[in-house]
Amino acid sequence: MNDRNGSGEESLLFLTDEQLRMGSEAMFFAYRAFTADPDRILEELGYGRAHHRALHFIRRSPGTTVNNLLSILGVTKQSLNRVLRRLIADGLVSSSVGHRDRRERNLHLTESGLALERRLSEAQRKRMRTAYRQAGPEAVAGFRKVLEAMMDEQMRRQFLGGREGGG
Amino acid sequence: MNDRNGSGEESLLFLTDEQLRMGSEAMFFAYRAFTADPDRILEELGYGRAHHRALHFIRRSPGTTVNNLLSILGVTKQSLNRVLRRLIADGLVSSSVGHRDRRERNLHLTESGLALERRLSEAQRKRMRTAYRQAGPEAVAGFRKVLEAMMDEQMRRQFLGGREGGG
DNA sequence: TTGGAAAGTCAACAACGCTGACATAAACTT
DNA sequence: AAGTTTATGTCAGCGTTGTTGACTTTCCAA
Repeated sequence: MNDRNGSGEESLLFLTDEQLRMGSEAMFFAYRAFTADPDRILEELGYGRAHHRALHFIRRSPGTTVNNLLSILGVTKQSLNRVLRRLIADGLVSSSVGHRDRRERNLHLTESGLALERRLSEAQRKRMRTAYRQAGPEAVAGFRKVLEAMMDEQMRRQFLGGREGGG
Repeated sequence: MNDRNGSGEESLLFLTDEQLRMGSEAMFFAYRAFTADPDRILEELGYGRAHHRALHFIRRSPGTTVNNLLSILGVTKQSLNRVLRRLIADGLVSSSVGHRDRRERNLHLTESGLALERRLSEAQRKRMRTAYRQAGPEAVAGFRKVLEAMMDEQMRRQFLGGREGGG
């Protein structure tokens, strides 16, 4: 709340309201920059950010179900369905009936889906790569540490659970 | 592109595509968490994220003009106007004719505008504070460094230009 | 066989981006 | 003084992406 110094980390002066406000603002500007490059590509094709997110998470977990995707993305099925319907119609995503449970649909990227996902994520990675290089390895470790600490427990599990090795 | 090791920072293995993908994903999840708390308050009041942004930047630069706000937020005047109109009608923002240039409007937060902005930003700061404390001062420095490196030059100037002291 | 979960669809709505067109006042230029 | 530019505001309309609610179909499991 206020900067009463004297005790441990509190005295390191990076928890003042003003410092925290700057942190928020940095998040705002950085996130805008972070989405800007893929947004340009998406616009050419008449897609939006939601399409990118779907492509990203289907690539990350091939064969994932709609329900699983819903819980990761945190949107309603109606909202996701609109996006998926279009991606399937456009031949970027394939939806196949589940093996064990035939109510489920397993989602995969098609070749052209993979190609678009690669194009989008490469645009995004290019910016990340430049930023990481500029900031250096220690800064990157700190960056990741703060981002993870910022997530809710549930999100953190989804984030860390998506792959094997950590960061 | 690929992890051909051997030269300088490249060999530190934090620039592989997979590492960069994880960075992107961390940004996605963290940003969702970052906006979640104020979003809940805004929803109660029938406002959206755009209202929060306007309140934030008017508080940051009291007396700012509409044009200045437009260039910071990076939206069209029609879009901003819709938000400002509501905030002014609701008595959260005051708009006064400029002194030097009477075409301009100087924007300020009213008392209730200040109160809401405080409530929103405090909710956001609370999460930042917790994350910062968990991650520690070095991580915070790295976090800020990467976020700044991620911005476009123009954004970085707006970010750093808004106040006196840096980070 | 029946209950309920999973998936999909339709309708309607809201927030918030966008474009284009137009109005007004003030300031600047010629 | 007349014309142009700038700052702002507003109207109309559109698209993406979120929401709720209602409903159907499919199909697993008790």
